Amino acid sequence: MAMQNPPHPGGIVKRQCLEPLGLSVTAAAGHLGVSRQSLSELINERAGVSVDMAIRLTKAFGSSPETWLGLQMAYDLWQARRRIDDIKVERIEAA
Amino acid sequence: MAMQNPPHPGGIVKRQCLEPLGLSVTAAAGHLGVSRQSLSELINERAGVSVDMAIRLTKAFGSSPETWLGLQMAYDLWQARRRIDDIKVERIEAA
DNA sequence: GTCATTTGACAGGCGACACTTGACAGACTA
DNA sequence: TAGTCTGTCAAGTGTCGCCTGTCAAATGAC
Repeated sequence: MAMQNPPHPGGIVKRQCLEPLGLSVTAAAGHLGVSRQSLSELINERAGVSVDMAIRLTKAFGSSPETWLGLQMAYDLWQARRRIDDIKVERIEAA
Repeated sequence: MAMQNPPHPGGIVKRQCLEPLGLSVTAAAGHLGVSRQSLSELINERAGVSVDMAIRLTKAFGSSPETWLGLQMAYDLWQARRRIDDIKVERIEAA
């Protein structure tokens, strides 16, 4: 059962992490040890969750790096399905 | 139960896909629609599995993009754990 | 109304990485 | 010997995460 339309992890960070704690982007970025721009881009879905960022998010807000990266993977894969038919590869069967 | 030492996906492609079918790197690369160098780098663990490559591998050898990317994620995360203590982030608790 | 904070956005630049074509040397084989 | 396969190097492209600096707009406090 694949998700219908996986959300971008940035929105989750915003709604599930920053807003409940009343954290500003500036404050959270400082806490995470990244630039304000970097976190802003993630939150506004203009950047993805990197391995580094996944670790920072886990240390600050909990969950696990696997979960954060899994969200990103699901999102990326969903986007890729738009152009999946452009990739022409035939199945290789055992001779 | 995390894996002790996740293998690089490249080795899996080599041992589980190419060798059982007697496929050369050159032949497999042509089939996957990528350059010989590109597949060679993956197999020799000098490149990772991209979203694009995961789709190609799935179309050619089966499994799923999630599985291929999951292998890559596990590997990347394992590598990152070496420097995980260099990332200084404190837990943010609810006020 | 004014000032400080916050925010999204843009420019310029850096390093990493996946991928390409072209080329070369070593190894293996018909 | 000739052809194939392979790993690898060079050089170039495009994408992307991240940085600093800057700017204008919005928000809130005084």
